[in-house]
Amino acid sequence: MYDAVDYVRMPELPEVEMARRFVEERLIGRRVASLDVKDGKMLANASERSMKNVFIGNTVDDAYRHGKNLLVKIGDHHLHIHLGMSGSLHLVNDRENTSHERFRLGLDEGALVLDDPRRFGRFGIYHRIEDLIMEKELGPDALTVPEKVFVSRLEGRRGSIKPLLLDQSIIAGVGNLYADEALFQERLHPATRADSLSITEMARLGKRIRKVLDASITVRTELSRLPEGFLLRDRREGAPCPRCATALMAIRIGGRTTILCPACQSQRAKQ
DNA sequence: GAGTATGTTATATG
DNA sequence: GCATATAACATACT
Repeated sequence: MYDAVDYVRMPELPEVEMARRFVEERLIGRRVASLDVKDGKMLANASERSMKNVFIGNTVDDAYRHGKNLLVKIGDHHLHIHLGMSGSLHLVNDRENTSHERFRLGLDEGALVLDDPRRFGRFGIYHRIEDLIMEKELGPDALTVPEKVFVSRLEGRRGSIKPLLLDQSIIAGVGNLYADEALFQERLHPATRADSLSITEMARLGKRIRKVLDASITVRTELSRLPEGFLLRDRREGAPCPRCATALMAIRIGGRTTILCPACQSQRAKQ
């Protein structure tokens, strides 16, 4: 059986951080011997030929993450991987394959494989990480953004808070699940307008986002191992609110399913 | 078959 | 520019 990153959920920041640590622990110092693009549709900004030219013969030096983007430094360039909705990384033996193999980086021994059933993932080349951040217009990384910076990026916005948290140009890395968790813990209704929040409330929310992401990383993104009181331990319509036992409800905001506690997260008069 | 899915991007409308 | 809504991408699962 191949050696895999042990998550199965759709990747948000903590899951990508697990993938980054996986690459850091297992691949640094190893030489790239071959490279195969198994699904050309998933090539983001480079050709298979250019990727071979840039990476083969060089050594894996480091692994970085910005939001949900993974960047593996190989020689003078970075292999960029976005896991999309269903991507995962695996270290396999030379003769092993995963069921939905889309990209294979052959090493001196074994290979790094990107497996992705739904094919929403992407891979490509960036010379500098800053190039990716500018091109994709990514905000600061959600795990490390200082509260003051978080507040400044929300100021002046009038939309509902939840879609703003999911907007990668405001802060990078928050997805649908962790947005729900942070808003639940702050007792904020997801439709609360950003301009109805006080500076203090915004700062608290920024801090809460970091704490929630960090808590997930601490339990290796196994959500059932999160501390008591976390919504994500049992996030589904009808489940009891971990704080007041009221049945959780599902609504749609910004086109995304949102789970909240109607008692703890009351709407404000001014919406 | 219908409905759902945790991401991103494009397009349209006001 | 901003906010909102919708579709599209491709596949798996209930």
